[in-house]
Amino acid sequence: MARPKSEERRQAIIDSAIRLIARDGLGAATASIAKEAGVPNGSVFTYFPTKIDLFNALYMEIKEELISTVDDGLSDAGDEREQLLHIWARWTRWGAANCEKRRVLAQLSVSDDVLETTKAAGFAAAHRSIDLIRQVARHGALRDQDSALLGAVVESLASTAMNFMSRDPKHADQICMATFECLWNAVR
Amino acid sequence: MARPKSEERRQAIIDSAIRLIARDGLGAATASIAKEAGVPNGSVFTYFPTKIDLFNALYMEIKEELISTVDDGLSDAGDEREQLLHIWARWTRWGAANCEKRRVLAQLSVSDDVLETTKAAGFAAAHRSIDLIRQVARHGALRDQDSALLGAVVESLASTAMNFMSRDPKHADQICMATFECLWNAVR
Amino acid sequence: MARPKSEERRQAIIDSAIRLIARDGLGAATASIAKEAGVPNGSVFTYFPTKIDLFNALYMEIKEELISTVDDGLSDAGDEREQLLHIWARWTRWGAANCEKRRVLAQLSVSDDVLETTKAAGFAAAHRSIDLIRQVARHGALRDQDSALLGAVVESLASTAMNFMSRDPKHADQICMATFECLWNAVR
Amino acid sequence: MARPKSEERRQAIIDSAIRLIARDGLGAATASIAKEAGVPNGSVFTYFPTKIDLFNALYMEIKEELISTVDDGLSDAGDEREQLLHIWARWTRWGAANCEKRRVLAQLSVSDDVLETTKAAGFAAAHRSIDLIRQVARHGALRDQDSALLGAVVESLASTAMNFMSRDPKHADQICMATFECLWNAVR
DNA sequence: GATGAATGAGGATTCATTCAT
DNA sequence: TATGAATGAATCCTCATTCAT
Repeated sequence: MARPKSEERRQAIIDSAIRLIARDGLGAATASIAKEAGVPNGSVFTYFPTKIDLFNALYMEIKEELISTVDDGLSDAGDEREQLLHIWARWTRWGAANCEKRRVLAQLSVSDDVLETTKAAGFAAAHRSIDLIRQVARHGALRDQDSALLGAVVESLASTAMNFMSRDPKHADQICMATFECLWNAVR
Repeated sequence: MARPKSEERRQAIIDSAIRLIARDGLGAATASIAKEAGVPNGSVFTYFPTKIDLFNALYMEIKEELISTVDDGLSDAGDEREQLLHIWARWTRWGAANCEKRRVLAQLSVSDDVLETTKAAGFAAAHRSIDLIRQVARHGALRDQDSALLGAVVESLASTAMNFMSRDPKHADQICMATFECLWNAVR
Repeated sequence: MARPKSEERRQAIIDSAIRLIARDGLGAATASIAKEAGVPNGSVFTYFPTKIDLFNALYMEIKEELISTVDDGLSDAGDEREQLLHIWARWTRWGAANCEKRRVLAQLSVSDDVLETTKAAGFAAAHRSIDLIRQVARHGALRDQDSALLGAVVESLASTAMNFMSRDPKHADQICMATFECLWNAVR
Repeated sequence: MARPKSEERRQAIIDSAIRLIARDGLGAATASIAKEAGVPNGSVFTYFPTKIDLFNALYMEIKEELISTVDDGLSDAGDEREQLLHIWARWTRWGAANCEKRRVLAQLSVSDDVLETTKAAGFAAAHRSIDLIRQVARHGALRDQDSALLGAVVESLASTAMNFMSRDPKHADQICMATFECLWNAVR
C-alpha cells in the first residue's frame, strides 16, 4: 500500500471525539471533531467509514481501557470480597478521574447507534470481572436470574457511584466504600 | 375572549413527542412531532416556545405520572418493607408497561437540555417515596452519604429492573421481586 | 359602529413601531411591536390592514411632525437667508433630538414598501420649505434641473448633518451652522 | 492538494447577490442567491460562513470597484478643480451605469450588518479621493469640522446625483455637471 | 492516502396574516 | 371591535458523506 494509515491520526480523532462528545453529545459534528484533532475533515472517514463506526470504535476503545484498568492486579488480591473491592475501587476511581470518557461511554451505552454486537464484545471482554461477580452472587438475590441482569445491576450502581465521586472528589473514597458495601449486600 | 389554547392539542403534541423520541431519540424533528400529532408545525411553538421547553415539559409530565402511580395506595400498605415493596412494584411495573415513556425519561434524565431546576422539581415531587426510602436506609451502608446518592442508587436500580422486565415480560414479576430483594439488602 | 377604534391604541402602536424599527430595522416583527405597545398582536391589523400600511402611516406621521416643526415660526423670520437658516436649524435639531424617528424615516425612505404616492404626499406637505428653497436656488447651480433634484440634494445634506449632530451633540450647533453654510453655497 | 475554492463560484455568488439584493433588498434569501448563481444552497456557506459575511464581502467588493474606477487616470488630470471633476464624473457615471451595485451599496451602507471595521476599510481605500477633497475644502465651510463629515457630505451628494442620473439617463451629463458645481461651491 | 470543497436534504424557528371566540 | 391562537411557507444554517485534485 502507498501510505499506511497512521495510528497517531486515528488516536487523535478518537481523543478529539471524546472531548467533543463529552461536551456536545453524540450530535457533535464530524467536522468539529476533525478540526479539534487537527486533521482535515475528510480524514475522519478514511479512518472510520461512517460516524456510526466511529461511535462503535469509541465504545470499544473506552471499554477496553476501563477493563484493563480494572483487571490490572486482580489476581494478586485476596479472597472474594477483597477481589471485588479491588475491581470496584479501580472501576469507580477510573470513572471519577476520566470524567469525559465516562460521560461518552454513558451516552454510547444508551445509543442505538452502538451495535448490539459491539456491546456484547465489550461485555465479553470484561469476563474476568464478570466471572468474579457471578461467583460472589451465586447465592444472592439474583441467583436465579439471567446473568445479564446481574451485570446490568452492577454497572448501573458503578455508574451512579462514579457520578457522585467526580462531582464531589473530596468524598470520593467514602463514596467508593459506601457504594461497595451496597453492592456487596445487594448481590451476595 | 379569544380562542384559548387547547389542552387537547398540547397533549397531542406531548404524546406524539413521546412516541417519536422513544423511537428516534432527542433528535426527533419538531416537524415530525407536529405531523404525528396532527397539528401544523408552527403549533408546536405556540405550546412550547423552544424544543428545550418541550423537553422540560415532557420530563415533568412523565415524572408526575410516574410519581402519582407510585404514590397511589401507599398509605394503605403495612410496615416499612411492605411499603417499599409497594413502591417498587408499582414503579417497575409502570416502567415495564410504559416502555416509551420510560425510554424518554431515561434520555431526558441524562440530557443537558433538561434544566437542573426541572430535575430538582421532579425530585421534590417524589418526596413521599424518598422519605420512605430514607427511613428504610437510615442504618444502611449509605446512612452517612448525601441523600441524593441514595436516591440515585435506587433510581438506577429501578431503571435496570424496568429494562429487563419489559424485555422479558414473562419473568417480569420474578425480576421485580428479585431486584427488590437486592434493593432491600443494598440500602438497609 | 359598535366600538370606535381607539386613537390611543393607534398611537401606541405607532410609537412602539418607531422604537422597534429604530432598533431592529423594518424586519421588526408585528407581534413584537404589538407586545411593546401593550396591545394584542391581532390589534395591529385592525388599525393597519397590512404591515405595509403601517409603514406608510409611519412615514406620514413622522414626516408631518417634522414638517410642522420646521414650518413653525417660519413667516416671522427675516430675509431669505434667515428663513432658510430657520428651516435648517429646526430641521436638523429635530433630527438630532429625535434619533429614532430620524432613523426610521431614513429606512422608510429607501424602502420599496413605502409607496411613491405616500412619498409624494410627504413631499407635497413640505411645500412651504420647498418653495423657499426653490426661490433661494433660482439662480444657483441647479437652476435648470428638475426641482426634485434640488429637494433631494437638500434632504441628503440634512440627513448627513443630523447624523453627525446626534453622534456628537456637543458640537451640534457648530455642525448645524457649518452645514448650513455648505447648503447656502451649494444651491445659491 | 484538495480542490481549491473556485474564484469563479465565489464571483457567481457575489454577482447573483448583487442582482437579487438590488431587487429584493437585504432580505433576499440565501437560497435564491444560490439558485440564481447556479450553485447548491450549501455552497453559499462554504464561501461566506454567514449571510453577514456575504454582506461585508459584497460591500468591500463594490466599494473597491468604485474606488478603482474613480482613481483611474486621476494623476493625469490638471489642477484641483479638474481633478475633482475627474473624480466626480467617474464616480457618478459609474453609479448611473451600475444601478444595481449602487443600490446594493446604499443598502449595505445603512445596514448594521456591515461592520464598522468594514466601513472603515472602505473609507481608507478611498484615500486618494479623500485627500483631494480635503485639500479642496481646506478653506471652505467645513474646514473646522471632523473630516468624516466632509466625506459624508460628498458621499450623500454623489448618491443623490447618481440616483437622478440613472433615472433620467438623457440628462445624466447635465446632472453630473450641475451637481459638481453644487459640490464645488458647497465645500470650497 | 491526504485534502478540503461540494452537496442538498433536513433542522429549529419566525412571522404576517387569518379567524374562532 | 377585541383577543390571541392557528397557520404553514419561508429563513438561515448544519452536516454526514462524497469526490476532485
